[in-house]
Amino acid sequence: MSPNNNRKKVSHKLEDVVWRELGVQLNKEHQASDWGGELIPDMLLYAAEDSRVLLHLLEALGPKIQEADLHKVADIECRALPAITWMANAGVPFDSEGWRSCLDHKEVSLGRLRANLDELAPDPPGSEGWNWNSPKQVIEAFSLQGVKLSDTKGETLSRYEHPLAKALLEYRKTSKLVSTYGPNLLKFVEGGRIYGSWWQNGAGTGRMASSSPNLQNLPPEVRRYVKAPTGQVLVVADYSQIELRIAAKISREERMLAAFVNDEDIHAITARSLTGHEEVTKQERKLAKAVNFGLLYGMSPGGLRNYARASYGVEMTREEAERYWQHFFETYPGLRAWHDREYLQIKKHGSTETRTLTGRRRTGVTKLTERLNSPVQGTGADGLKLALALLYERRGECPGAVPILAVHDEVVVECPEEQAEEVKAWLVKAMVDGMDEVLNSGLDTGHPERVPVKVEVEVVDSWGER
DNA sequence: GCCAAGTGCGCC
DNA sequence: AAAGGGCGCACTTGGC
Repeated sequence: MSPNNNRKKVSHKLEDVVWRELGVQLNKEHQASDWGGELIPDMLLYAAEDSRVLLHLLEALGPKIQEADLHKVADIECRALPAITWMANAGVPFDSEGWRSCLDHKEVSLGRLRANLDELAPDPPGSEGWNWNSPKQVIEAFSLQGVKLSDTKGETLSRYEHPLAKALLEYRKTSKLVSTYGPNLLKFVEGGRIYGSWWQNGAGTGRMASSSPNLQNLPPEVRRYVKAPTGQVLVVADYSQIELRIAAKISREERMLAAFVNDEDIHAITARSLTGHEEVTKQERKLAKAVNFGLLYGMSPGGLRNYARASYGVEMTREEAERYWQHFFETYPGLRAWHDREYLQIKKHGSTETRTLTGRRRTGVTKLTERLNSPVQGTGADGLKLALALLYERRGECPGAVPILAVHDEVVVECPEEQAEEVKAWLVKAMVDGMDEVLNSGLDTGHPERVPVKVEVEVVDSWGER
């Protein structure tokens, strides 16, 4: 189970909830039994009791859900459950042979990369050779080459021109692919498909999580081998800049809202605002994108400076970083006011609770940065889950189509080739409807500004195609 | 041999 | 006033 500060305090295991709410001790005798074989009467009784108790739980929890104003999110979760089960049971089509043969090359090259490292940093006398996976030994090896490292993170190493630093970065890249996505991933393939575990409430914010294997963090090189079988295609759809849209909505930032209403490129706007240039380069836009996300969630001028250097090789002085920071919040004064309001909620009112637009609650939030992020990330999860629910509820419109992946702002559906066009429309509509309901259904209440939802979609044979 | 913490890195 | 957030996995280290 993943660390998660909502789950740490209160157990959500069925028997614990039943004990807490109903004071009844569930029989756990057959929990570890073999449910794949013959079911003896005692096991059937056990299963029946597990189901029967749910009705009593509903009676106990229903009023509490209403009282805590959690009925909207409870409804979304209940509707999303069959959709997520549907997705989990479908599995992900995977070309093991293709990836296996690519992996063979990676493994050979990994050996060369390791040998190269050993050559660049000869062993100290009496040593058995460096373990390049050990940060401690890496620091020592660099030290012998006259380079003093504070840590061995990629962003630190990338600042050095030293050949050893470059060699280690290359080694790391291949090593990560082989160790995390190599044989360890292939273990999960059954009959040409990968079946992972999906955790409907895997994150404290309300996002889902995925494990064994984690299907939400496959790199592009592996996604290439997520391939539709012959006669099938993948319909891939993602929300465009969804977190920024949600933040604009929650903060009521007028300039940002207007930009979305006019379908402008928000990152280019920030880039122009930061640089003062009318024409911005690709690199400037990329930096602006990072600035948007960083500053949105409370990054400091110092943090901005470090980030720009580490991730984009952009150098700025403390003063320049401070000016960028100031300029950003002058450009988006609504964001500054939002940050100030949330800061006051913590300091003046001692609030440690956040809510998404549907009322999803997170407790135990003490840091400002978490307080800013949780409602935004969580609202995105609300909308995506409602979209998944709609797919399930409207499955009759597109028989043969099934969602196979959901990655925070993206949904992948597998379907017969000849249905691709209908499925595209069906998927986009569910995603827009779901998110729009979350963002724009309460226009007459606290959030009068409508923010458009944009979904981009394409039909591909392989997930990795771009 | 197991376990927890720390480090690093893949994705959004 | 001081400041990005959310995950899961592999591997090392240090203690038992």
